[in-house]
Amino acid sequence: MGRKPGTDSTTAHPSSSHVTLAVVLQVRAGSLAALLWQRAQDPFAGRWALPGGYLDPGETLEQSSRRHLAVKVDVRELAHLEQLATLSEPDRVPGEWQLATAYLGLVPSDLDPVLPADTGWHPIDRLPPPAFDHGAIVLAGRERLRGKLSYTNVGFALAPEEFTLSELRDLYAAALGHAVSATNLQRVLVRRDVIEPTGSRRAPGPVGGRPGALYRFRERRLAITDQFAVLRPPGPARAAAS
Amino acid sequence: MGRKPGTDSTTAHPSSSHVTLAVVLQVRAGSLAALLWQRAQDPFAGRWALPGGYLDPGETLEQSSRRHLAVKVDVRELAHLEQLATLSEPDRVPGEWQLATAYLGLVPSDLDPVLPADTGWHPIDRLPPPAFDHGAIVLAGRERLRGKLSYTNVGFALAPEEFTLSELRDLYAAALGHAVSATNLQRVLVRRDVIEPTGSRRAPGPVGGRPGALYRFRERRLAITDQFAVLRPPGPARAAAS
DNA sequence: GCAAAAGTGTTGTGTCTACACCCATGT
DNA sequence: ACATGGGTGTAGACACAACACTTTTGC
Repeated sequence: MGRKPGTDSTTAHPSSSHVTLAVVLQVRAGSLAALLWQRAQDPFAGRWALPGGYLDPGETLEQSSRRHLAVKVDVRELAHLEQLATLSEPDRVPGEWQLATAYLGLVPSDLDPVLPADTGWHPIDRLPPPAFDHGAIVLAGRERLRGKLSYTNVGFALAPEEFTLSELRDLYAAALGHAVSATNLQRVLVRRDVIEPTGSRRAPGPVGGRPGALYRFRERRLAITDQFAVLRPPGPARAAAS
Repeated sequence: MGRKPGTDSTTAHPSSSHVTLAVVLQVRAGSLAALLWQRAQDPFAGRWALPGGYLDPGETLEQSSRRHLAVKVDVRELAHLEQLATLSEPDRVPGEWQLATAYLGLVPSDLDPVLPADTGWHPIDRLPPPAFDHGAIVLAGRERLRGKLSYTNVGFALAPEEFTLSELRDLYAAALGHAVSATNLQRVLVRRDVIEPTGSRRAPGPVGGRPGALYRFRERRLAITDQFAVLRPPGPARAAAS
């Protein structure tokens, strides 16, 4: 049967249990970082695991993921949450046949949720030793984010409400893992109507330099912005938004 | 507990059960068609469902999907199978809390597997009344296919080993749902090294016309061919395949 | 005035669509 | 010869990268 919360884990194994796991990503100090907690007990004592836990009867997978996450991160701080995949290899967890549905969650860079002592952010290209197959899941989350940054507006989930273009460039650069030009990023995102200027400017800093104009994302829900590059329908079917 | 094969389905429901479902698509007679079987019993007696069934202990989700599919379609006829999503809404199946992991399977257009009497192909834009939430799952499968046709080589899974360009154009047109130009399709796929000429030509038909050159897909495993359109890394980092 | 950061103008390139034109086959 | 389909050549439209140049701030 599905594992009931509170059941002693030393009982004979049911046919399967099901957990949800979340790859929560945020750009911190110029690097893409993942939220991990350090296991105190075997298996994999001392190694780092994704936040998550058992699925409760009657809840959806997304609710389960949000519920387990609420222990680590205030749920309202998650700007986006989407399902990644469900893993089912019989040996992915020792001693138990455990299905895991992984989610990708994104936290805007201006938030800093309070975390329990055993939990922390880790730059994604210097992960500490992972528990189970969680290392691979984190990488799958990064790939998903990279892809969606290119053809959707997911950027909104990494950015604060308002930002300058250089700040946004740094977020994209950290998430994509390569240099990004603020000049070209602006033109791409404005042409696609993904971002718009707010009209105000950031207060000038102490180091000099022209203060940057502030922008915001037009939509803060996921939308596809590159309606597919290739193999478009024929004809003069290009409608322009006003 | 996970439902064991042969268990009477009238026993009390466990906390959850888990099934796999497959959206199997093939281009038939110029239309994209999905494989469905007609339910004999309630719930949803007479309505059409996706092939699939309960997950057995110790098998992976993909193995489960292939196993259930083997009843309907010879597994070797599936050119591609990938996971779509896992559904968990508590009310998606009446009287039972059932998780379902959906897969997308593709069958090349030159195959015609033998099917059980209750099973058949249905053009995807004129589906018969679906059981459960299977209508939405089929549409999700089509969306996935459309997207991947644009930036991967999935076309191989819809096409026979060898084909002319007009045949391939018809497959793409059926799957994408809009007209496709054979001229441009050829140039896109050849430039990206997705297809190559075999050297031979199709035997001339009875209606006249120049016989078409035969092509094949270079790879018959999924590969990303449009390494992302936008937000590429900077610099002269364009390597060309030989 | 000078350094630093932001923003704009402009040019070049690659990739795709559209369409005209040529080629090969059957009747 | 002519109809029917296959294939190539070429021109135009975008969208993007790169980079020079201008603007606005602090010192």
